[in-house]
This record gives sequence, C-alpha cells and structure tokens, in this order.
Amino acid sequence: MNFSISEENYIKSIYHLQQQTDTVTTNSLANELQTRPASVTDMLKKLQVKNLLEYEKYKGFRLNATGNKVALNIVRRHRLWEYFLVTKLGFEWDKVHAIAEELEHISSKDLIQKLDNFLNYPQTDPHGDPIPDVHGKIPVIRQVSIAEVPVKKNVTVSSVGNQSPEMLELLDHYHIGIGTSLKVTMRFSFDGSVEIKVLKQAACIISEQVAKNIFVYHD
Amino acid sequence: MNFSISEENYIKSIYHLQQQTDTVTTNSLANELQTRPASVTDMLKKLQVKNLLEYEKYKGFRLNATGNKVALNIVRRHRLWEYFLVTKLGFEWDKVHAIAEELEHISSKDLIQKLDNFLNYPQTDPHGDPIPDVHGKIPVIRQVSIAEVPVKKNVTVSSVGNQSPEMLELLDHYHIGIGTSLKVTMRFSFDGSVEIKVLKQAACIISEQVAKNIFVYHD
DNA sequence: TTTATTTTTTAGGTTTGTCTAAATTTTTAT
DNA sequence: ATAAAAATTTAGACAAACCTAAAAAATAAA
Repeated sequence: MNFSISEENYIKSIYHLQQQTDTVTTNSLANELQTRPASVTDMLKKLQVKNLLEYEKYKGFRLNATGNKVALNIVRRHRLWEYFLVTKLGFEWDKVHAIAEELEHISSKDLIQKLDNFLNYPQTDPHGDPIPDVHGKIPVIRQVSIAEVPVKKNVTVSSVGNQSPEMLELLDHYHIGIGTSLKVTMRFSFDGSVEIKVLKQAACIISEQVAKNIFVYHD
Repeated sequence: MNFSISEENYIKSIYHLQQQTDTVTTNSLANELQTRPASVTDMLKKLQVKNLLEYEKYKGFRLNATGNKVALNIVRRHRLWEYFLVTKLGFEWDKVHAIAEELEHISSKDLIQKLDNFLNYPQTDPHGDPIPDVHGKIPVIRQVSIAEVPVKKNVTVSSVGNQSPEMLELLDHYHIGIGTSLKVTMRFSFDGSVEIKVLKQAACIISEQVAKNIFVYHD
C-alpha cells in the first residue's frame, strides 16, 4: 500500500501523539499538524476507510496494527535520514528535522535498505531516539533521566526529551550532546537540582527540569 | 521563488526537450510527461504568469533566462543525487533515475551544498552527464563518440548517449562503464564497426550504432 | 485556395486536501 | 439537571492538477 505525503504526515503525527495519550483527539492532532479540526475529521474518514485507524465519531481515535506499522516505517525513514544528514553531511543535530520531514516520504524500500547499510545500521538518530528496524521493531535502549540516575555512576547521554532550540542552546553551552560521558556528583533535595561532571570540564549544576530531559544509559 | 513538484517536472521536461528542438510543442511535452495536451496548456499558463516561459498561443514555447536557471538547478539536484545513489549507496547506474526524480524536488540550498561537498564536487553523474554548478554553469567535458575517435589513442568513457536498458545490458556485458579506459584498435570502413581493446580484456567489436553512443575523452 | 487533418486551446468536470461557518455532540459548571 | 462552554462533525467552497469532449487555429493536401 502506498500513501500520499499528507496521509503519511497524519499517520506520523497520530503515532507521536499516541506515545503520550493512548487515544488521540481531533483538536490535538489539528494543533500538531498546524491545520483545522475540520480538515482532520476529513482525513480521519479517509484513513479509516483505508483501514489504518480505529475511529468512533466524537470519541477519539488511534492507529490499529496496520497503521502502527506504517507509522513505524515513516519514523524509520525519518530517523535514518536524520542520522545521514548529521553524520555524513555534517549538519548540526538541531537543523535536520525539516529536511528529514521531506526525505522521509520517499518510500523506495531498496533506497532505505541501502541507506541503512551505508550508515552501518545505526540504533538511534542524532537526538538519541531509537530507529525501528524493517519490521517495525524498536531497539530498546535502557535509559533513565539524569534526575533518576544514582550519584557517582558513569553514564552516557543517549537522548534528549525536550528538543526545543532553547534546550539545545543550553546543552551546547555545557558541551553536552548524544554520546557525552558524565557523572552525577551531587543531588540537592531542596530543589532537585543536580551537579554533574563532564570529563575535562568544570562541574556544573543543572535544574531538575533540565535533568529530567536528559536521558542516559549506564556504561 | 519556490515551485511545486508538478511545476518542477514541467520545467525540467521543457528544458530537456529544448536541448534537441529550440522551441517546444504542446504535444511533445504532453508525451514526455505522460499526460494530456490540455493539462500541458493549463500548466503553461501558470508558468507564464510566474514568468518562467516565453509562450505564444498555438506557436510553441521555451524557457526564458529565469526558467532556464530554475531548470539547471533541478538538473543539478537530480544528478548529484544520482551520483550519491551509485557511489555511496551502491545502486546500479541504471536503477537510480526514478529515485533521483523524487529526491530532486527537495530544494534546501543548504542540503544540496553539503551533499555536493560530501560527494567531493563531482563533475558528472554516473551516466557521464555534466552536473551544473550552483550558478547553473555546466562544466564542459570535451568528448567525442567512439565512432569519431582516432585509432590507437587511449581514451576514457565519459558518457553514454542512449541509456536504454538494452544499451546498458550490452555495456555491462563488455564491462564498459563510465571511467573505463580503452583504445580503438581498428575501424572497418565497410560497416563502420570498430574493434576496441579494454585493459585486461579480449578485444571486441562493436557496431557503428553502439560506437556512436559511447562518448569518451582523450587521456 | 479551399478542404481535410493535425495541433492546440477552451469549457466544464473530478479528486485531493484544504478552508469557514454552521450544526451537533460531549463535557463542564452552576 | 440543565445551561453554558468546548470539542467535533457536517455542509458547502476553493485551489491545484488532472481529465474528456468540443471548439478554434495552424498546417498539409487536393
């Protein structure tokens, strides 16, 4: 089955919203896609006819098994291209999203298979988000936020929850990126702020809010 | 100025037809694009309004300077992606056209600049066709067909005129591709056929028709 | 130079994906 | 429980890009 760019964008957005709330609402999807609720309703009908959606009028909706598989395939393409843009073309990791949004709609199986091979089967994209395999299986990367990690354990940054420019600016300032090794040296129970130590850098203190958004895995 | 995928496809096809005939006709363009003459007329009006076209009703049309620049930019993107697909992803050179047709419509200047850099500024695509630079300038590759090349001169294959699967099959059989070094050992005036010698391979004879379609440059 | 043929354009539809405005259903608040 | 508010859907339009069929213009043939 092949889908239009619009259909794919809807499927992908529903998928992302489902990660947070089990069943998705018309308004939230309209907001996510920067479109009108009426347009969403129109598309929902089409996706339901194409059997990608469980949808009951006025009651919300969610992708069914087929829809999920399609979504994972789009996510796979998106993240592989992001990885390509950063590691091969030298883009900054916060500048690749828009371009990957275009590249992800090229659906040649052969292309994606060869791209994956060329990139050496990466597990995560440059933001640390896992890349689903051809069958839609998502590699499990055991990760916790810095807010939860025990003191003095060596950990490596695997992903960032909030990918806003403001957050990325802050991370850049502290020279923290995916793959950075660090250690929590102290945790202040007063406000949940955390002192961290990155190799060869002075220790610094980050707020609980920031700590909750930096995910790491144990070395 | 930004253009839709459809507009870009029209612009590109007009550009290609112009290489052969100075002024293009509605029917030939409809044929090239596998669409109807009426649809072509519709689009011509739009492109004329956008000031890309010199067009007089019933009299044919051609790209103006602006249109030409846009076309060259699309050709540039197409050929860079073809080069990428073959040299980096390992596609066969005759399997990349359709995918490059999709990739060429992603218009981020930054993307194409970085891709060009990553590929190390190639001069020609895998078929030997020249890649226009950012300003639309086409590198001149001094080339002649094997039918014209003098006997015993060492030459390198630079491009292939006829890119049909049949031709590519034949070239594959003789292990001839872009970059292959060879020498004309004999030319038979009876039928214009040519004996050629590729390094480490037995000499072989190709017809005049084939010889005319293989372009080479002198080493 | 008329007539016939071919080419091109116009007129009027269709589909996809969007929109606004109005109607309907659900949820919230009194 | 009922009224007010919010969310959702329907109805009806619109633009882009395509189509068919008919009309108009250009070209070729008698």
